[in-house]
Amino acid sequence: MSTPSPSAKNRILDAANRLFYGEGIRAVSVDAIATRAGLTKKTLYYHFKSKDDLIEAYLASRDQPNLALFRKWFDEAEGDLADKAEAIFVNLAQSARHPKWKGCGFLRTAAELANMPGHPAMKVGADHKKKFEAWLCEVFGEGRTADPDELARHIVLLMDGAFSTVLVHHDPAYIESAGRAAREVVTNALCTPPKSKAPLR
Amino acid sequence: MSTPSPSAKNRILDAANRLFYGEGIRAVSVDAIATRAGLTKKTLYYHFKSKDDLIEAYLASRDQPNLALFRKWFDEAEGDLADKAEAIFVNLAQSARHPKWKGCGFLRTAAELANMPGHPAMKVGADHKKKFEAWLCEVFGEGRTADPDELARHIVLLMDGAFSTVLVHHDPAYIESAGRAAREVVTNALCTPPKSKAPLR
DNA sequence: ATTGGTATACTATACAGTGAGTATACACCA
DNA sequence: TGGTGTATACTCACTGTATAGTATACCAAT
Repeated sequence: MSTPSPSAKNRILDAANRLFYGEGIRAVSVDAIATRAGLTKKTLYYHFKSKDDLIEAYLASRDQPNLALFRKWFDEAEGDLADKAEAIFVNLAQSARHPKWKGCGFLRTAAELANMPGHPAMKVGADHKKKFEAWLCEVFGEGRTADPDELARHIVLLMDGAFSTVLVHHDPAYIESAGRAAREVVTNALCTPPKSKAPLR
Repeated sequence: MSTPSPSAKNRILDAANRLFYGEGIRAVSVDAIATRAGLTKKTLYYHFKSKDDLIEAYLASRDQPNLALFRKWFDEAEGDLADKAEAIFVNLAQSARHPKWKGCGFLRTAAELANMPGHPAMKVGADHKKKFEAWLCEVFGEGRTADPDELARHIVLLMDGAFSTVLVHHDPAYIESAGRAAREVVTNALCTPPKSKAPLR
């Protein structure tokens, strides 16, 4: 075993996830995370060189699981692209009903660290969102949609809007509304090949 | 004169606006605001009973000016409802290019205080967003759109999505993309009266 | 016997909020 | 007119606690 106990670093990351996500970045002290992980602050600082480093690791640990979840929701849905896109929102609305749900950790961290644009965690967050957008782009490109890049952005915007709005109103109905909007823009993109792409303007 | 100097409470609110919006709620100390306002912390506590009280006052001071700005952008735009809706986003994208722009103060505060759902500032933020939605509802109701309530929500979602996404990527092009999506959903709502409202499902 | 991982105990600073007091100004009464 | 009481608006110096991060040392296993 390279790791003597089954844990330590993992326990720290676990505690960081729970506390940073649940309470916010600046609201949570390093002491609190160490205590929650059942070890001392010095041990934490052995594994992570600073609080900023830990914040970055916290976000990085959410990247792949989050993307995988969205893909799963999309893949398991029946129907055409519009149905599958809407399914992501329907599932998200369901998640949002869990009492511990507090929106998107990436967006909330970006909001909290908006005054530190160079913070390493900000890059992790931006990369995560770009990956999600790129994946959407890909699936819309494979289907025969009018402008996959633009469509992917519209879905991303609706998604982030859903996260933010529900954080304000605590009403998952907004996510379902976003889902219907997503269905609508995807359907438009699927149906418009007959028409020329750009409106008159 | 009831107020001996032309300021004090206003200077505090002004400093709070600059610092809370620019740096974040929990990143800014009461000392920092007092110093920025050019008075002592005790004076600040004479006018506001706590930091939480000041946070609430900060958000409340942004409510009407923000709404007025959106209305102005909408009213001054030429064209039909879709043009006017898109105009809000175009103007917002322009604002977002200012170096001091840090997204929506209401959303960022909601993200930061997500662990305190009962915080008085959260209510101020929620009310603000509801007022914006209600106003959209009204203007879409006057035009002959298919489902004004749902349409208003879609615009709100795109707007909050635009705020959040640009906070992550620092690229106002996302706001313009949101504007095109807004134009699209408004246009759909204007054109769909021929069709029955609900899709097959 | 040295390395990886952990702990106790500490430093220095920053934080929200307070105790006690001061200067000004106005209101009411003699 | 002058004196007294009271509210407003403000300051200096402070308290107790929490914060990020560290110095030093211990211990188990290679």
